[in-house]
Amino acid sequence: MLTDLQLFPRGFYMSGAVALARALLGALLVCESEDGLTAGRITETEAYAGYTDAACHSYGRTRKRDRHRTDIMFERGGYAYIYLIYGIHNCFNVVANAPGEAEAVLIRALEPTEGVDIMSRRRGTDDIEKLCSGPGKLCMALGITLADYGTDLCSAGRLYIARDKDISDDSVLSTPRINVDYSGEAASYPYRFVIAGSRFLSVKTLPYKA
DNA sequence: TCACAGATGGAA
DNA sequence: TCCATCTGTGAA
Repeated sequence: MLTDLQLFPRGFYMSGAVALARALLGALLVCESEDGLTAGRITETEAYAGYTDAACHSYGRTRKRDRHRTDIMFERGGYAYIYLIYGIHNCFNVVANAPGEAEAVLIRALEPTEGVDIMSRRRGTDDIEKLCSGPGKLCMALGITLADYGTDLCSAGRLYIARDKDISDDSVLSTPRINVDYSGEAASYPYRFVIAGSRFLSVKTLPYKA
């Protein structure tokens, strides 16, 4: 584990997904794999606000169903919800709120801080701005896979989140979420949060970079 | 049982 | 613009 790292207590993750998505900006996502330690500062998040949010994977579900991919979302906040998208890429989420709310925060981009050489090897590029500039990319860079599903991020194991940098409100920009056009009215909710002006945002964010 | 769209990324 | 390639979902 990195020295002087402070993990967030359970209570931090027990707020609603929208508040948590904002609060996670600037925090450090760390993965300690066999190849070495990789970490990055969270620059872009999206809130998925539970079973009433038409864009959320738990939409319309009122309870957990065994062996379903969203099962972990029905636990209390602070666990890792990871899913495979398009049959190819992994996406990393943090479960939010109280048990049964089924909310989560998708981590969409990181500013690489540790293990850049390892990330470059895994990603096949030396361009530091592109190592973690998307939800699938950051999972590949950090070595996060479905095997990490359900990890408790409140304890320092292989995968965890640590307090790092506080981001002031005037450095935070919110926009609609990416690629949720199918969700009707929910597609326009301002549930995406980015560190304004960061060079380390997802490609879809480029128009907001300035 | 089956068709199909999806919280993406990389190549053409 | 297209494709890789897997899973949940809803229709048949």
